[in-house]
Amino acid sequence: MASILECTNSSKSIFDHDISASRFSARPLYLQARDAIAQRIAAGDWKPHTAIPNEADLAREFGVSPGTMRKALDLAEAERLVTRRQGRGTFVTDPTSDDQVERYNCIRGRDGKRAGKEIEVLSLLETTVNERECLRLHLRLRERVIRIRRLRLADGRPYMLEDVVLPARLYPNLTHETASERTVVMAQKFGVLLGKGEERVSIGNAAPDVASALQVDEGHTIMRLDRVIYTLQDKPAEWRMGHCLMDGRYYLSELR
Amino acid sequence: MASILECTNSSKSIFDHDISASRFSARPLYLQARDAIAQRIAAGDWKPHTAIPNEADLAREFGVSPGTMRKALDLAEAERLVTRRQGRGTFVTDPTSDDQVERYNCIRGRDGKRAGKEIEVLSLLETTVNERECLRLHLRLRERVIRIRRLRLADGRPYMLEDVVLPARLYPNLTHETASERTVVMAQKFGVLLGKGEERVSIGNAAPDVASALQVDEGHTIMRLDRVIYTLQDKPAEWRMGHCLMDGRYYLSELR
DNA sequence: AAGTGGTCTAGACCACTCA
DNA sequence: GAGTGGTCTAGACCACTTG
Repeated sequence: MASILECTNSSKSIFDHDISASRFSARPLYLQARDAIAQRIAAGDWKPHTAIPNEADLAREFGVSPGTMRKALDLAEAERLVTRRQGRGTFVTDPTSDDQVERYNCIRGRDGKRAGKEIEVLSLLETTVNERECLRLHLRLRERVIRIRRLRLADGRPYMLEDVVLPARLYPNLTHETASERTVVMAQKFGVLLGKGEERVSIGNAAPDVASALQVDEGHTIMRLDRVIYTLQDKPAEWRMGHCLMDGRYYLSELR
Repeated sequence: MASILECTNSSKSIFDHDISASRFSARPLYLQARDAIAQRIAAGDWKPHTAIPNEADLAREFGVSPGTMRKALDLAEAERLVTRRQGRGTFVTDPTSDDQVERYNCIRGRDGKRAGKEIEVLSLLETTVNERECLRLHLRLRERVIRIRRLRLADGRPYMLEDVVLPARLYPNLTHETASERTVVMAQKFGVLLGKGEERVSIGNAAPDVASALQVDEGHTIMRLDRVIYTLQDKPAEWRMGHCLMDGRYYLSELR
């Protein structure tokens, strides 16, 4: 019997989706079920904001018990793939919704609110990886990357210069327009599901190009934000080096 | 039948521990069971590194089903109360062990390793809260706090001046010696179970007292680390303001 | 071989939402 | 009242560790 992982089409036959035949596989059923859910969301079979079938139906469709399906859904919710509400249903999380869009943005203004939303693309280039990118993004030599230099603005004023590097494989034919979107929006357009990230925050001084872009003197103290975001499958999906003016702003870190 | 929450003594009677009678309580059984586990660990009934009874025994003792007890243990593990290892058992996590002690310390050296461990207490004072402390620690007016000023050193050199504020109620009769321990060690000595934290990172300049403590010029650029750590019950347990030299160091933030 | 946690089943009833 | 997720039960078998 075919694994659910091979079936991203819209066939309704329960047989195509049944994963109970792979119960002798090494991977636990609840993880396979979670994978199947992720797959459908990534492929766009299930759109953001829409309800997915209820637990019992999904369990029947995938050929697992309700308890196992629940465990898969619990995991999917923890990974922000879905949102569940008692009495209402299970909904596909929209990563571009107001409460999710700033998921990886830790910069806050004096008022505690997140900093500005405007983004201006300065340059966009597809090329071959250099050594640093290779290390940071775990790519092979000669793989292609997309380099984006862009500016973030708050109230019309630039506060952060970003150098974004993306594996070209994940974002084929990226346009200038898409490059001006936030990371989560770009990812969603290409069916990339984002998971954990890691950011290294340090203090630095504005190099000439950074200073002119941010409209400050050369050598101005800035915060350097060196961030890598991984996909749900733990593959690097973005490396961003940010150069941020911190007057009146702070970086908010959640500790667990 | 008595709730488990009232029983922190070492009585072995299963009746004293049974929480099934509170199944009509608003609080779900698995949360009550988790609370009971936390209580015993905080009270020192179960010591770090020791094994606790297996799932089936705990389920019988608490009067719940194995599935419910498992859910409680899953939660306790996510909260770092216990560590479970297949085939071996469930063990009380030692918050002062090497891999846990630096849980809230995000400062890393050039090599990616955590910064130095030495701590030198400069001053220790019990007093009444001021306004800022009141806000940060959610305390009532006139509550008592302990203020600790201390220095962190790496390779014998100071790199961070810390102003730590603790609610005196949680840390009765804190000694100078205990004040030189890390947060997690202090908390463990007083049976305080720590949960989430939140840190605001900004850039600042060393005030005169900070500069002299860190052996740098006044006005030297530093990173300000404004951190609040909460207990597992979401009550503030510590407010720390750190003033940190960042030459060659960075702040590591995990994004989820 | 015995004991542990990890996975999985197949139900039950409750709390909540909405038409 | 019908449908949803949330909680809870009472087992089964498997994978892993240790004596």
